[in-house]
Amino acid sequence: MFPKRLGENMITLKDIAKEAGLSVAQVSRALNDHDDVSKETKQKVEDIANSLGYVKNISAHRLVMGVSNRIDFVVQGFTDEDNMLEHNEFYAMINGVNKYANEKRYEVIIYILQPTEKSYVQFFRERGIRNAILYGFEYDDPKFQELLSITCNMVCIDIPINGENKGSVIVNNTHYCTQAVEAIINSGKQNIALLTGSPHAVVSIEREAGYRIALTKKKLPIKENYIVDADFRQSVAYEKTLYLLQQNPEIDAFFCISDYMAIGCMEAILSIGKVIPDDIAVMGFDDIPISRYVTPKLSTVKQYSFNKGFEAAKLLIQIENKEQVNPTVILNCEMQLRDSI
Amino acid sequence: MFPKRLGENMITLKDIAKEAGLSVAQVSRALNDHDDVSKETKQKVEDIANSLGYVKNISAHRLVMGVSNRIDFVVQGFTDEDNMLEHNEFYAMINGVNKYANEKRYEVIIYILQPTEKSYVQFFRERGIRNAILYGFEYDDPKFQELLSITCNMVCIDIPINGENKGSVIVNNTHYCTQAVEAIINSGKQNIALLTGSPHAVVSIEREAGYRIALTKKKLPIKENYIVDADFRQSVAYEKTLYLLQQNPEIDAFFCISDYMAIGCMEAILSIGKVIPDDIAVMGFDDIPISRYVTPKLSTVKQYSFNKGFEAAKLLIQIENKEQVNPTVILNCEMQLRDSI
DNA sequence: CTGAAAGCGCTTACAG
DNA sequence: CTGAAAGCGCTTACAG
Repeated sequence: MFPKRLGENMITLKDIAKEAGLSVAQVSRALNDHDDVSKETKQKVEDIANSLGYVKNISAHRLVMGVSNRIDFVVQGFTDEDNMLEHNEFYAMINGVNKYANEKRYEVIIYILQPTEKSYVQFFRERGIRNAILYGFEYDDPKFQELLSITCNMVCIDIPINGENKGSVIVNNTHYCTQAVEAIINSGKQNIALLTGSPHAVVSIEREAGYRIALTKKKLPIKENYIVDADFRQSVAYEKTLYLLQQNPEIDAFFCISDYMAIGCMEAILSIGKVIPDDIAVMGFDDIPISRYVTPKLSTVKQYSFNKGFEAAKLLIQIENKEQVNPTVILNCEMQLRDSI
Repeated sequence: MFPKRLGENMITLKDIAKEAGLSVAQVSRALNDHDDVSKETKQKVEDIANSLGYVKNISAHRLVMGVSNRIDFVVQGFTDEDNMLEHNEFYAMINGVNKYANEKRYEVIIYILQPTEKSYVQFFRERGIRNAILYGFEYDDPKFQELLSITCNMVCIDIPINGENKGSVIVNNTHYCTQAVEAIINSGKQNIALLTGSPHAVVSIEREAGYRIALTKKKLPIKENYIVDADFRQSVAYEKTLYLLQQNPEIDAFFCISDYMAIGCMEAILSIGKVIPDDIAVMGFDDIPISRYVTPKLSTVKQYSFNKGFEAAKLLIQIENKEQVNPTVILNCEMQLRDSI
């Protein structure tokens, strides 16, 4: 009557019960270490379970317990070989999520969503996703916006979202970029160009705002032609830097909102025989491992990805449990001053 | 009578059935797009499901279908900030696992095991793990050995294992290291030292064997004092390189079985004023992103981590389905000759 | 300390 | 095209 079974010879409580001469109920209680089971029974049941190679059917367990105990970590796929940033962030973040999940006995399911997926909502429905951490999405993607309209518990990393059962873990990008640009100015530079990422990324907007605030605070003019998109890519940053310096030879510093762009920027500067930081200073953002290996060592702003994951998991479970919490967690960064400014 | 429910107001088939004036059975069929349901019914049911925000209870679905459709990706935790190799490998591997899992409609659960975990077997039992991909373990860890004795389907990455329902995805380390060392010899070097990792790692043993084979093939003597452990660490490699060169000033090349050690080795060589590769050549293994950013650019051997993940997932599901397969998948690498030899 | 029973939410063979 | 029924494997309130 029923379809394929879970392997031919999966061991169930029934098998143990038969072997032990007990009821299924008592075996369940023994295995779950209830107080009202005799020591001898517990031992006997455990021995039989081991000898039979029993593994609990987690689906049945969850069905009856009425819990999912799942955190779905949904990543908008980044397949760009060039861009290893997320790869480094990714492990640290997963590690943070797992740390918290493990404490609470949740399990973490990973989904890497292809941008070609027709509907994220349908993706969620089909997979029974009820507790999601979102990472790597573009805030103006209509499919992402549609997703935010469903009632599923969600915590989004790096993008502020709101609504019922929604939360965000973000970094105060604007604040730390203001700090970074002020540090450049304090080092004696006046004509600071900005290499930003893409208008589809919230971080671009926030970090650019920090740049503008710093200049304003320091009473320096904001020149719109100093502000250029480089799509978060090293190669694009290289070209744009060359172009900017050709058009505006007075530029004496670059603030790049990602380290990869900063590295492309540095390569361009060195390629035309200028000295970093004496002629032109460079500052990045992210603190990718490579930034300590380039010459000169790149000054940048470090993010704590492990914490992002950990806090996202914590917030998500709080939301699931209907706890009263601040739905926006803001994490700290730290400036890393090295040799490039 | 029953404990906490899955949220107060989880929508079930029953709710939809009531709203639609249909039986639960028919709603199930409609939602699963069976042939024998009228178009109108399907549409009506789908509309109601959407308006109610229905999400399938995946545990109930799996229980009745008798499937787990889960791949448990179990990583022995690496928390060493210094060692970013695995972090890069990790994302690529997860991506590969997900690619295959997604095609087969499996989901991927991530577990990051702490070495402090008392029993891996118990960890597996408690979580109902039946289909595991193992990564990052040490083959001589007794808890790992114990784990291999249980009947759970397992595929291990980078460590050959065997037994019923077991498989491995490995790289022919010995072969590619032979190639690498031959390339060093062909570049004109004769006194080649080896920086190996740790005797607890299978890759160390395999890669060292490749070194020995290359020397033997080329009729060069094997000097045991040229072979030194550096624990896969950049800083240790730095020290050991200094020591080796002091003891054996005739050394004109280093083969390092990881890029991180190669980078430490290069730093040591440069620190004493020697020129790479003219005075001393260096070759690594892994092709981490940083290897293209150091000066001179590091020659190394590239591994394809995405493929490791993809093949591991494929093999695991084949094993689960009792297909006749070769339990050992051997993947190719590729030599990357750059400027350091 | 233990067993019989009910029920979690879903799917499908069976019988119309 | 549809409904009633059985059953997946587990857990616990209830009644001894």
